[in-house]
Amino acid sequence: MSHKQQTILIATPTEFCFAENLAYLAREQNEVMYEVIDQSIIRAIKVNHQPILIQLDAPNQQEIHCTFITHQPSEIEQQEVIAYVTEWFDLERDLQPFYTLAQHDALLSIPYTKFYGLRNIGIPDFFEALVWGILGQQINLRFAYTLKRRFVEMYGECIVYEGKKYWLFPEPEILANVTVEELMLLKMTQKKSEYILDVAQKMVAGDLSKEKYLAMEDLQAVEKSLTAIRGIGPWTANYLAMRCLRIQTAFPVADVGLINAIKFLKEMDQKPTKEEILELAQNWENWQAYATFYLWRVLY
DNA sequence: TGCCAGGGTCTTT
DNA sequence: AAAGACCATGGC
Repeated sequence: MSHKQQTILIATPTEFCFAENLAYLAREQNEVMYEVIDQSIIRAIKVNHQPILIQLDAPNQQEIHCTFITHQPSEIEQQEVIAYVTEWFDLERDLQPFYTLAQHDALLSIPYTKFYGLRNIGIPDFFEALVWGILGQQINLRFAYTLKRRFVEMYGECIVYEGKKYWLFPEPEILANVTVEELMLLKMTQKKSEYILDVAQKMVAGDLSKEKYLAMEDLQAVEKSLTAIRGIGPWTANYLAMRCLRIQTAFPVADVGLINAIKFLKEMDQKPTKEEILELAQNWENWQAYATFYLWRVLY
């Protein structure tokens, strides 16, 4: 690139700490969708159907600086990137009410202090969220990241920059032509391979889309519709609602991470039951998704 | 080293 | 409706 790289500013809300979000993104070495380098995040995204590379940092901690590494964006493309980053970091949400309840909550007061300014970092891409959700079922998170890496490196495209590869998540169209046997070579179970391919085919057919679910009445409707799909149970439906659809009442009650975080914070000898968790969650009305995200962060 | 992992489906009582 | 078997690989 001979031209000067262009940087735009993205406004951030009051309850925001760039370093805290960076720490979350840096917590997994094996993450394939972005790199955390020198207090910045570099990732590829698709803008106007074209892969570009962006770098996010916050030199003055006031707003996010977004640098276009490989591409001089048009005005419209800049707006698209701002919209993407805003959604990714959930920048439009006012966390004041959540923090008001979290401050005095038996479980949330510690993570509130520890992770102040952390946003529920989302998975804007619906197919990515679906695959990640299915992939992560019942296996340890480290292995899930390994499977995601294999999946993305096998079926995705990438931009190479300074010797590193920056990946875009594979499109469902690509997976629609893949066989169960091929997916199983990545060491996914046969069931998961089937689920992922089914979901890809449904998306290609137009039966399954983010827009469809964003337009739905409430969490209950989303949950009912999603769990009708083979491979998606209550946990995955709520995970998707929380990380992709941004439904704030989404709550994967039976989540092992949530259970273990509560057990740890309350110094319990045994895992809390579903009833105990629902009891605790009564104080999290309308903020179950953020409560879950902050509790996860306690352990990982 | 054996238990368990950011569950879900299918079968059996 | 509720409980149990099974998936199946790898982290720790």
